This record gives sequence, structure tokens and C-alpha cells, in this order.
Amino acid sequence: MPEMPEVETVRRTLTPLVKGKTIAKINIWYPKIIVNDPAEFVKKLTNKRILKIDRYGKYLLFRFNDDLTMVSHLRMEGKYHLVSPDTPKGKHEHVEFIFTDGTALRYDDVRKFGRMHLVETGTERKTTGIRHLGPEPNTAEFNLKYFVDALSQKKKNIKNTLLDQTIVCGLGNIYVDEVLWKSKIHPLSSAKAIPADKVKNLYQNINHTIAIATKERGTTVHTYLDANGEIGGYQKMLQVYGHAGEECSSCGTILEKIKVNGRGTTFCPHCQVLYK
DNA sequence: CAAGCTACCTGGCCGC
DNA sequence: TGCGGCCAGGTAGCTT
Repeated sequence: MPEMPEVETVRRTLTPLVKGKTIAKINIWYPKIIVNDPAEFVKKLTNKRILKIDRYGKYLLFRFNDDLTMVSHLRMEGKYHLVSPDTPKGKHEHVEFIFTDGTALRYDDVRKFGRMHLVETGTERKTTGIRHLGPEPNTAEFNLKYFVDALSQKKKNIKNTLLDQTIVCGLGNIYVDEVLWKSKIHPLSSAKAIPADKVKNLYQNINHTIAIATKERGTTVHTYLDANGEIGGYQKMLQVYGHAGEECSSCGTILEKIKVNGRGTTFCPHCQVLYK
């Protein structure tokens, strides 16, 4: 699933493939991918040029001339790849941007969960899903004091708190399980009950894990691929996600898998302390 | 407003 | 072999 390191890797690999290209034509094969009116989406983006691609959290921000930004979220399985326009349409390809240079960008998404939202540049933090997001890891805004204060007001469990993107954005199910294991915090711990030294350790692990995973070009466990169709490298470094039933690499206890608010959650029942 | 629940989707896997 | 049921999970939108 693309979490922040994967989306950043997509941004980096996709940019050289499309930067500076002008859209000649857009084909929308599954209109629900487009937030708001697909016809207006096509009309506004036709003949526009991609200036660059930015990112906030797990959202890609395609910047066009004429103050247009396409906010794209890959959700679980969304992928972009560049093809020749005469390539037969794949079963799960839903949107195609044909460029004036004779190449085409296709959006592929088996589960059709991804969304593209066209807004005026500069309004994206108020008009799209980005408005609900807290700061990104490894930024000045995401400092230790902020994180301690924010957690101290959260009544729900720490797993859900880190998944909901409002205190810190960019972590998904995989990295939340990893950072909680590294921090020796049980996923069902009450966020506000975690001791200060453990919160500091969690803070450091969030920043470090996201940085290392980004350097490794993300994690491929199911279907994630970058814009060149290549897998990530971080899956070989996963300690708990996907390792339920195996021994904890720290203490040897068998890792358990439970459901936390409907999400599969793997943890070490010995290492990870439950704070209530 | 915080928190919790479910819909959105399809493919893969399991049991029968 | 085929089929029903469950699981995977990020976010929007709803209810409480």
C-alpha cells in the first residue's frame, strides 16, 4: 500500500517521465476516479503543461500552468506508468493523459479506490483531503513538544491515533506496526497514557523509519510499484508486518496478529508494553 | 468535535 | 471445479 515513502518514490520516479509535457487529450474510462465533474476535469486540463510534481503526506500534487493542481491519491493500489498511446488498455487502467510528444500517462488501480481532484493551485490544503492532515515526519512543524502535547489529548489507542493522519501524516498500517514494535509500545495502549520517555522514542522512530524507508524506495508487500514498475527495498527490513506467527527478532516470542478497529495489527506480546 | 463505524472495490485464498 | 465468505486497507462520509 502506498504510504508516504512509497508516494515520495512515485513522485521522484514519475517526475522525469512527465515534467514539461503538455496534455493533448484525456481519456477517462472509469469516471468515479475523478472528484467532481469529469467533463470539466478534461476541459480544464487539456492543453495544460505539467510544471512539476509535489507531495503532501500520501497525496501527489501535479502542478500545471494556469494555476491548476491535480491532487492525486493512490489509496491502496493506484499506479502510474508511461506508455505509447496505442498500447491496448489494461483491464485496470482507468485514466489516460496523452501528451503532445506522443507518450501517454496511464493510471492503473485494481480496486478503483484512488481519486484525482482538480483544484486551483494554493487551495489544496483547504479544499481536498489534505485539509485533515497533520504535519509530515521530519519537518520543523513536527517537533517533539508538538507530538507530546498532541498525544496527551488523545483518548483513543495509539495504533488508531497514528493511522488517522491528524497528528502526524504519512504513516499507514505497515509503518505504524513497525514503529510501535521498535518503540516497544503495545498498539492498544491509550495514546495519552504513554510515558514521556516512550513518546520521545516513538517520535524518533517515526522520523527515522520514514527516512530509511524513503531511502530504500518504499516497501513492496502486495502490489506496490514505482512509476518505472520497480519494487521497493524496505520489505526486507520489516520486523513485524507480515511476520505474525514468527519469532520476534528482539526476544524470540511468537508475534501475534489481532484486529485493531478493523485493521490487521501484528505485534510482540512480550516486548510491547500496554499502557492504560 | 472526537471517535467509531462502514462503504468503496477487486483479487486471492480458504474451506467445503 | 465452483462457489460463498472472508481478508487486504486509506479515506470519506456518516452517526453517535
